[in-house]
Amino acid sequence: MGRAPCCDKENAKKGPWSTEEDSKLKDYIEKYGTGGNWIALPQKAGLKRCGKSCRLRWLNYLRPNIKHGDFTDEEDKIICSLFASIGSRWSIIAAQLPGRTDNDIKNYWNTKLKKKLMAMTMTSQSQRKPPPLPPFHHTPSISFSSLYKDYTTYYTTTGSFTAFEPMSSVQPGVLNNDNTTLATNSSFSHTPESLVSYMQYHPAKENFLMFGSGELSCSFSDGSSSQISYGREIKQENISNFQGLGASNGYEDNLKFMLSHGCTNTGGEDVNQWTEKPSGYNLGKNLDHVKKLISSSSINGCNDNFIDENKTEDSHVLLLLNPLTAGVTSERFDGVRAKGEGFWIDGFDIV
DNA sequence: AAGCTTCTCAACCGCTCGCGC
DNA sequence: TGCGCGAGCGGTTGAGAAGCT
Repeated sequence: MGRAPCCDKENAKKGPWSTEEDSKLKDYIEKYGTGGNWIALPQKAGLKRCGKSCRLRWLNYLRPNIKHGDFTDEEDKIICSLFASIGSRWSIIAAQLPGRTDNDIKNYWNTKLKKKLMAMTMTSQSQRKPPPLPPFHHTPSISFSSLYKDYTTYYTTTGSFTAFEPMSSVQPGVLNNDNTTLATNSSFSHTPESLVSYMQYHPAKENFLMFGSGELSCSFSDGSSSQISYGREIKQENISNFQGLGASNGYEDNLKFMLSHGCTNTGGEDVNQWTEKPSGYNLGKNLDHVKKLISSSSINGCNDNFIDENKTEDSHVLLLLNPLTAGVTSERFDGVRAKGEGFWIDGFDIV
C-alpha cells in the first residue's frame, strides 16, 4: 500500500533560497541530521520547501567542505578523463573530486570545460589541420573492434555519445598497459590525444555509420553495448569498388553495401543481421542517400527502439572509416587522410 | 548609457531504481 | 507480490550577471 503521502508540493515554495531559509536548513541538519527522510525534514525544520529542494540545497550548497570557485587543472584532467571513460555520470565523477558536487561539475563541463577543450583543439587545428595520424599500416588479422572502445571514449568528450559502456576487456596487444596508447603488433599507433583532436575537429552528432567493421560484435560477447548498437553499420562488400574512396575524387564510386542495425539480444548473443543494399549509393555527394539507406532498412530480430529516425533527418551522420577491416591499404587510407579528414567524414561533407 | 546578447549556475523536472508497506 | 513512495541522478531551464555593440 505504499508509504505515507509525499510532501505538499502545491504549497511548497520554489525559487532561490533566502539566507534565512539557508540558515534554518543548515541549523536543523547540523543539530539533528537528515534522519534519512528528506520529505519530512522541511516541516521539522520550519521550511515551506519540498524535501527534494532541501536535499538539493544541502548537497549542492550548504553541506560542509563544499568547494566553490574555479576548478584546478588537476580537476580538469580528472573530469575529462572520467568523462571520457564513463560519460556523463556526474555523481561518480563528483565522488572523485572532494568538495565538488555533481551539479557543479555538470555545469562546469557544459559551460566551460567542453568549450575549453574545443578551443584547445581548434588552436591545434589552426596550426595543423587536422593533426596527422601516425603512419598506418594495414593489419587485417587484427580485429579493429577492440579499438573502438577508445574511439567511443573520446566521442564522449564531445558529449555526443554518453551511453556507451566501458569495454569489459581489451584485446592483448591492442592497448598498452596504461591504456593510453593504441598499438597493434603492426606499426599502427596513435595516442588518445590525437583521437580527441580528431573527434573534436568533427564532433559526432546524432548518428554514425561505419565502414568495414564486420567483426564488431565479437568483442562484445558479454552483452554490453557497443557503439554499433547506437548507430548503424555499413559493411562494404566490394573492396575493389571501395578502393576508389582513397582517390581524391573517389567518392563518386558506386558501392555495394551491407547494412546492419548491429545489435545484440538480451543474452548477449550476437544477432547482427546484414541486409544487402544495392550499389549506387553515392555517399560522397549527398547525405540523402545515406538517410535513404538507413530508413529503408528493416531487419528482424533487432531491437530498433534506440534508433531515432527523426534525428537522422536533421542531423549530420558520422561516417567512420575503419581502415583495418575495410581492407583499405595504407596508401589509399593516406589518400583520404590527405584530404584533411582521413579517419571519418562528418556528414559526408568532404572539404 | 542603453539595449541586446551571451554566459553562468542554482534550481527544477522527470525519470529510474530500490525499498517499505 | 505488487503498488507506490522516496532517494538519487542527469538533463534542462531561466533569472541574473557579464560582456558586447
